Amino acid sequence: MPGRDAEPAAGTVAPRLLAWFDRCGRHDLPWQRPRTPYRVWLSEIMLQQTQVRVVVPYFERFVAALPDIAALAAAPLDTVLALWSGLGYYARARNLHAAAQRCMQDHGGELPRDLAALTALPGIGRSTAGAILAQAWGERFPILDGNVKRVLARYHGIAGWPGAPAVEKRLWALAETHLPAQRLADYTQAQMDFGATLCTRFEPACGQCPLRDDCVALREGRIAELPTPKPGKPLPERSVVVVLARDRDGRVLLQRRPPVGVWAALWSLPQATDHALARAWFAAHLRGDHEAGEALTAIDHGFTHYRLRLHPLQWRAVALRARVADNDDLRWVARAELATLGIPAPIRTLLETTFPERSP
DNA sequence: AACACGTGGGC
DNA sequence: TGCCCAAGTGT
Repeated sequence: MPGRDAEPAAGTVAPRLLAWFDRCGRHDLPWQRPRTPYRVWLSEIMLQQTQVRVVVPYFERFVAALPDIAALAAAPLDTVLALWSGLGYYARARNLHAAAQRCMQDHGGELPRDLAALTALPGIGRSTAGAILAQAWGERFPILDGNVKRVLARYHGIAGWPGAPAVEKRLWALAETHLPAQRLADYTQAQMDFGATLCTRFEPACGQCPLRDDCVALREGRIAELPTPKPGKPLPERSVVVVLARDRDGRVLLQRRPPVGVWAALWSLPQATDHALARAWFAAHLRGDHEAGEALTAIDHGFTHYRLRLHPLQWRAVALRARVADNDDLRWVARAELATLGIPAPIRTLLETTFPERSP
């Protein structure tokens, strides 16, 4: 087994990462000043499957609007979704909101300082719980995010996609092994900074790496191959027609999405599977010439698991039929209101680029 | 175990 | 362009 006999004493990794962190780590991220449990929690949820650069403005806006657990728990879900709008994976926002309410109810308005209680909250898994315990309270728990997986896969020369359960189990064990006795908050941040800025996916800075002397991947020339990529699969393609209806004031008609599935509970355009059904929907809900819909340029949007082509069909100066006017899932929205709603990113882009100039 | 769940960026 | 993936979790 290559590299096995060359594996270093586990205890030397953390001191090297901490020394590197003191010199080169990030010490002024918004959730580090002040580093409260709530801010650590919020940042960890926002950072799931995304990057610091993207999250920072969302984080600032979110904590300004909802500065603590009580405020989050008391806020309407729509407010939370609006603050999350554009970040993606909206279940995170819904789970965050539900978890805050659970904290108010079951944990005296605080985040529980306990692994089992934390992972019992919606949206908090093992890695996020570890990150919260370590960063908020200095407790000795490992994390295993994409950064740590990449670093460990390279350092120990571990092949196999890190998302595979068997590989992941081994990586968790190694993450445990490297845990220092002190400075857990810094160590946790150090691992993430190290992976995000030095041991990067492309062109890692091995020349400046504190682990280069005993990195298996570097020694064996496998840096570019590790970690092993996820086995690829062809993505299905879907296509929908979206109804872009304006009233006489230039407001647009939005519809709330169902509570499950993609873009759950967000405000989007009414949609149909083809033009004929879109016109039929129009005829059933709106007054106006349903044949007059104007097809706009299609929009391609990629998800992790499928590709979506949106075909906007636009009408102007139409009105709702009386019997659907009170439908809670349907509302006219002026341009100025868009910022207050949770709206899928490609829909928001479409609305912002097609909204009439004269609209307030 | 495998899949659902967003979005923007890098190559 | 198309594909991979970045501070994962829930089902």
